[in-house]
Order: sequence, then C-alpha cells, then structure tokens
Amino acid sequence: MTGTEALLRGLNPQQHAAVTAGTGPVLVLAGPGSGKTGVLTRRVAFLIREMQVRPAHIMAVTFTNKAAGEMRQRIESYLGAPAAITVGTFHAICARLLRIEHASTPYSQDFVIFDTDDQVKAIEQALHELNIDSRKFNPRSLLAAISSHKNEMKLPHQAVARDYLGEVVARVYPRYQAILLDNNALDFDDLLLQMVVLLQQHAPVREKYQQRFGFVLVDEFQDTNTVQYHLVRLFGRPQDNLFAVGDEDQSIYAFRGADYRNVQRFRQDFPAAQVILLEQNYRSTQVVLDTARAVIDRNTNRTPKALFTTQTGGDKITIHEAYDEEYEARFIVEQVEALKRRGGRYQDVAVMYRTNAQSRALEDKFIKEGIPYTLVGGVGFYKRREVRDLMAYLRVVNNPNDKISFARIINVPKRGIGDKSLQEFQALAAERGWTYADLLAQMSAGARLPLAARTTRLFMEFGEKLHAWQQQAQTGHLVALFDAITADTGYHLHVQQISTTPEEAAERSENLRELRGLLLRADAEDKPLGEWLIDQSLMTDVEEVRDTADKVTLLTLHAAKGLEYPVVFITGLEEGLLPHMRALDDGAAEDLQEERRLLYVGITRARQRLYLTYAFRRMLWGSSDVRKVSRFLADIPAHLVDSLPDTLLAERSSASYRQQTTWDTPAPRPARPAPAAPGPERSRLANDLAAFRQQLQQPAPPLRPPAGKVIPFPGQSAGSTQYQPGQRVKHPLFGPGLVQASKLDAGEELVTVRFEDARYGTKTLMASLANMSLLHP
DNA sequence: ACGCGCATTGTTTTT
DNA sequence: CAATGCGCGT
Repeated sequence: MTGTEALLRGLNPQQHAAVTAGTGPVLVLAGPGSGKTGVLTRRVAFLIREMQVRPAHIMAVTFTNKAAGEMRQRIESYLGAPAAITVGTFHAICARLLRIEHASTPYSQDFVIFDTDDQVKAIEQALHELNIDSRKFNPRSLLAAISSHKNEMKLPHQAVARDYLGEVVARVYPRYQAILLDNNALDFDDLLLQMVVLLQQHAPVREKYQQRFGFVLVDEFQDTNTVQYHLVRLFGRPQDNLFAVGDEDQSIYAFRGADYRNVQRFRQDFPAAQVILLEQNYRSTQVVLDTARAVIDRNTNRTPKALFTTQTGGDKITIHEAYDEEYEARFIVEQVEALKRRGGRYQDVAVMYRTNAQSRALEDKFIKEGIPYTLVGGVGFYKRREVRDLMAYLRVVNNPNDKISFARIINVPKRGIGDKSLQEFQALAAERGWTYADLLAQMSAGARLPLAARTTRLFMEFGEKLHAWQQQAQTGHLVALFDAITADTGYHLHVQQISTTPEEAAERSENLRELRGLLLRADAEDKPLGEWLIDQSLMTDVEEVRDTADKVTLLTLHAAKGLEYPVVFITGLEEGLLPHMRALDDGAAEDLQEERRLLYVGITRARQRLYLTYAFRRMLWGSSDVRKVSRFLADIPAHLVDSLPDTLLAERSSASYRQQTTWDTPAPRPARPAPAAPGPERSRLANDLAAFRQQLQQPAPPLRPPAGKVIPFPGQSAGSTQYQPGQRVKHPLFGPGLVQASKLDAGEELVTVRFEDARYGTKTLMASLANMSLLHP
C-alpha cells in the first residue's frame, strides 16, 4: 500500500473530496465530530505528497497554539519527517513575521506584547494625559471599543464618533496607540492589524509572503474576524489556494470580533469556490446529536445541516435540578463515582460551565471527595503576582523601554524608590527625550541631573544590576539570568514576606520553580529572550498540555471547543448564566443565538453520555438568588431525556407553556427526588432546606414566560412590591435584616435581604412565603 | 516611603 | 464575593 492510499484510507466520499480537492478556493462546512481535523491534516499531507507543494509554501492557521502543535505532529507522522510548514494561530504567525520584518514596521525587534493589565495601564495613562476622569469612563469599556475598531481595521485616525462615548474613544484611541508605540509594544489586536498594515504598505514584503505562502489553510473559519479575513485574502493572493474549514453553528467568539458571516462572505468573494459539506458525525450517539439539533434548530441564519451518525440510539440524557451549586457539585461527584465503580475512568469525564467562577464550587467538592481533576484556564499561572513580577523583570531586561513593566518592578522588592522618585525619573526622561536606558546610562556616566542625590543613587544601583542582567542575557542562558535576577533582588525572601501563610509561600515558590522550568526548556532550544517572551505572551493557560493522568476535566464551554469526552456534564443551565445575563438585554438577539451555539458546542462534545444540570438557587456575586431554568432546556424533546425534574414537569403542564413547548411525550412523573439530607454540621443549610421545602408546598409558578415576551429583570419589572430597599425586616429563622432590593418575578415578589447575622448573609426570598415582619427604624 | 484597614466596585467567554 | 484602590497613620 502506498503512502497516499494510507492517507486516504477510511475517508467517506465528502472527506475524500475535501482532502483531494484541486487548487483554488475550497470551503469545507464541517459539523461537529465530522472529522475535520483529520481532513485538514491529511489535506496538508496530500498537498505535499501528491501535489508536490513544498512544505515551506504552506500556512496552516489553527485556533489555539495547542491545536497547532497537534496538527504539526499529525502532519509529520503522515509524512514521516519534520516538515517546514508554518503552523500556528493568526496571532502567533503574525507575531513571528512582524518580528522578522520589524524593519518595515514602526517597532523594533524586541517589541513586547501587552496583556490586558498592561493595556489598562496604558489607557489610564492616556486618560490622564487627556485630562479625562477614569472614573467616568471605564478603561475596560474604552479598551473594548478600541479593540472593536482594530478588529474592524480602523486605525486611530479613522475612528468615527457616532455618540458621546464614541467621541471619547476617538480621542483616547490615538493617544493609547501612541503610548503603545512609545513602549515598543503591541496589543493582541495589533498583531493582526499591524500585519495587515505591513502587507498593504510594503509591496516587497507583501510579494515576498504572497509567493512564500502559496497555500493557506484555516481551521475554525467561523471564528475569524474582519482583520483575519483580510489577512487570509492578502496571504492567499494571487492564486487563492485557500482551504477554509468551519461550522457556523460553532461560532462562539463574537465578543472578540469573530463573525460567522465570514463563511458566507467567502462564498460571495469566491463564487467559484468548491463547497464541501461534512455531515457524518463519528463522535456522538443519536440521542446526543438529536439533543444538539433541538437546541440549535431555533437559530436563524444558518446553513441547515443534516447531521447523522451510525451510532443509533444511546443512553438518554439526564437533566438534573439541584438545590444549589453545592448540591449540583455533589450530584456530579455521585455520578462520577458511580461511573468509576462501574470501571469507567475519570479522564472520560468533562464538566463544563459558562463562567470560570463556577469552577469553585465544583473544585471544593472534588477536593473534599478526593476526586482528581484538572482545571483548564481560570485564574492562571501567568496572572500570579510572582510570575508577573519575574516576567516583568525579564521584559525590562529585554526592553528597558517597556515602561509599564519597568514601573511594575522598579520597587518590587522594595528598594526605596517610591511613587515620587519614579515620577521624577519618568518626567526627566520625557523632558530630555531619553529612553529609560539612556537616563540610567547618563546616571552611571556621572552626568549632573536635577534629581535628589538619594534618588540618583538608588536608580544607579538598579541600573547597574539591569546592565549586568543584560550582559547575562547576551551570553544565552535564560535560567542563569532568572537565577541572577532572583538572587540580586532577594526575590525569594520577598516571596516569604508577601505571603501570609506558609502554604501561600510554598505555592508562590512553586510557581517560581515552574517558571524557571519553562526557561530551562527554552535554553534547551537556544531561544533568545525576546522570542521566548513573545511565545509566552501568546501562550494561555488553556494551552497547557493535557496530562495523561486519570483526572476529570473542568473547563468553560469556550475552552471545550474542539475537544470530546465520553461523558459530559454541562452545569448552570439557568437564565442569566446560560444564556448569560449580558445576552438578555433587549435587542441582543445575536448574543442570544451565540449563547445557544455555546450550548450546542458543549452538547456536541459528548460521545455517549450527557448531563445537563441547573440549580434552584445559586450563590453569585455575593448573594444567593433563586434561579430560573434556562429557556434552552425547553427546546429538548422529552423522549431524549431519562426523567424530568419536577420543576420542568410543572412547567410543562402549565397551559401557557404547553402551547409553545416542544416536549412531545409526557414523561412518567418520577418520585420526588428527596433533597439529600443535610449533614449534621450544616444548620444553615438545614434552614435553607426548610425554606425550600416550604416553597415546594406551593404550586410552582410558571417559570417560563410566553414566547416573545421579555424576561423581567431586576429593576425593570412593573407593578408594586410589598418591600422597599432600606426597610428593616425580621425573618422567623434568619432574624433581623435590611432589604436590599425587591422585584416582581412571574407575579411573585422576590425580596433580597442582607441579614444581620453574618452566618446567613444575603438571601433572596419569596415575599409571600418568607413570613417576615416589618421593623420600624 | 510604607503598611494597614476600610470602601468600592465590578460581575463572560480568550488570542 | 472577590479584588483592587484609596487614604490614613506611622
């Protein structure tokens, strides 16, 4: 058998057509689990083996760095040798090319990539310089506005103001950009936008890369934004050997400018493109697929796909209502343990959620029950203070003109340089038009400067160290540099000092060791500092190599894209969480559709077994609120579900609900699942449960409003409430408290009370059941 | 310059 | 409920 036969073996006709397509534009619309990654990698191998394309002429764009690594590995295993193809995310590829071609850009080779924190600082500086109150204009909102401009390829002078905020943005954006340039820094959006600018403005560079990349392949094409779309087109010219793979239904990154309509745009821009549909799913059971379809079918503007699988039937899905997030976690733990007892593995299970904050309750329970897990993303390694500090040191060594990193570490650990001294230093550099490096050099050269003697001495001491570190960086070994920095600054002692507990100190030290380990690896590849720093800026915690140990995976729905697990739990199917609050505003129909796609992505990760869970109440942002069941659950036909929680049954039987629901066959009413008995140690929980049971005595209120009606949200409900914010009340169980808010919800008044007894905290109760009395002040 | 304690504030997803 | 920021006292 020839290599090519092996390459094409086992492909279905559509996959075969995609892999062996000729030159010119090709669009592959690939449903979940349809083998698109395999098609993409085989396509690359096919180009090289059969179409005699030189590997160096191929650019393959993936969505994550991790996916890039995996794709390279698979391609090399097909070819049996390392291949010189360019594989990476748009951001990583652009960063590399910008570094190589820096002479044609406004940046020097040692540019840095600003993360969100750096960006916020840059914005604050811009606001300060423009005399704009940063309290009035939230830096993050401004940043978001600037980011959308960049994603739409609008340069600073092209920002057009349509409203007052837009006007402020139009003033801040140019200033912000100037500050970035002053720091020799690019933000994430710049990596793409500056690449477009470079290609557009420098014909020799453009032609060089257009010749170089004769074949461009893009994965997850539905999540490209406008700049990325233009990059694809620019690189692809003039031959347009473009191979785009995507699925509109899995577009979940609109918040960063992704526009699934780029798929349609591709078809319009390349009317001659071959369009290939991959509709056979090799991943999931029919039940899982039907569930996914029921959810996604409600979206408009989509290319309908007839997904099918040969795995007919399968276990029905489970929808579980928990009392609160703790019981939700408990349910999952019970199911996972049962699975383990039946011979299953932890690594077969993934637990997904909409927001990172939801992982906490899950982790608590997992730790308590001794279930091993890995957390993808979250408050990551690179956000730890000690890691950020050391990274800032390395960035300053690489580029002393990264003023934001300089400011971060100039007095960490404390070396007597306070805000005042730093400001004088900054002002003097600005006044003389010197870089920080210039000013430090002037100091050690003994120049007479208008600074306090003490200030000069302290900066000089720092400057000498910095100089020594830079020498060290020249000679190569990054680990040696790291060791020199920690030793010269006494950073290890500093770590002990900033830690309040021995555990915290140990954890921070461990993080430093881990960072050192990363540098050790970089040394093995002889990576220069500047390159390594760029690599790290592009690396996120989601990219961590998944270890092979037997552990449950905890991750957001976003992070789950492209992955699959035999058993999947999707948690928090509640209004406000999934769909998220931010998608529930009036006129956010697009956002709502994206939430639906997010759930669709989650569901289609499951190979065999799917659980959807929600909680009756949940602790969120400091208060425990009664939750409403996610509207998405109503779209799942009852025959796909093993049993329905009482609340959903109650909903189903309510008249207004029945008219527009898709539950077709009434499921047998299960015995009420008794809420797990409270442990002896939790009197507070017992109280909650008592209130819960009391509420259950009442007929369930209709939880789902008639179709088309706006969901009432805090603050916007009409009608009068019995309680007003500011009133003092007394609850029979929880004692006295202060009313924080009260709202009408489906005819039921929900009153939020902060109880004086801290054990009870802030709770939201149904006014008609809470039996509270009004206290006079 | 530094450290402590109170207050405020924001609440999604990530390259 | 965090995390961050600010102002005060030393």
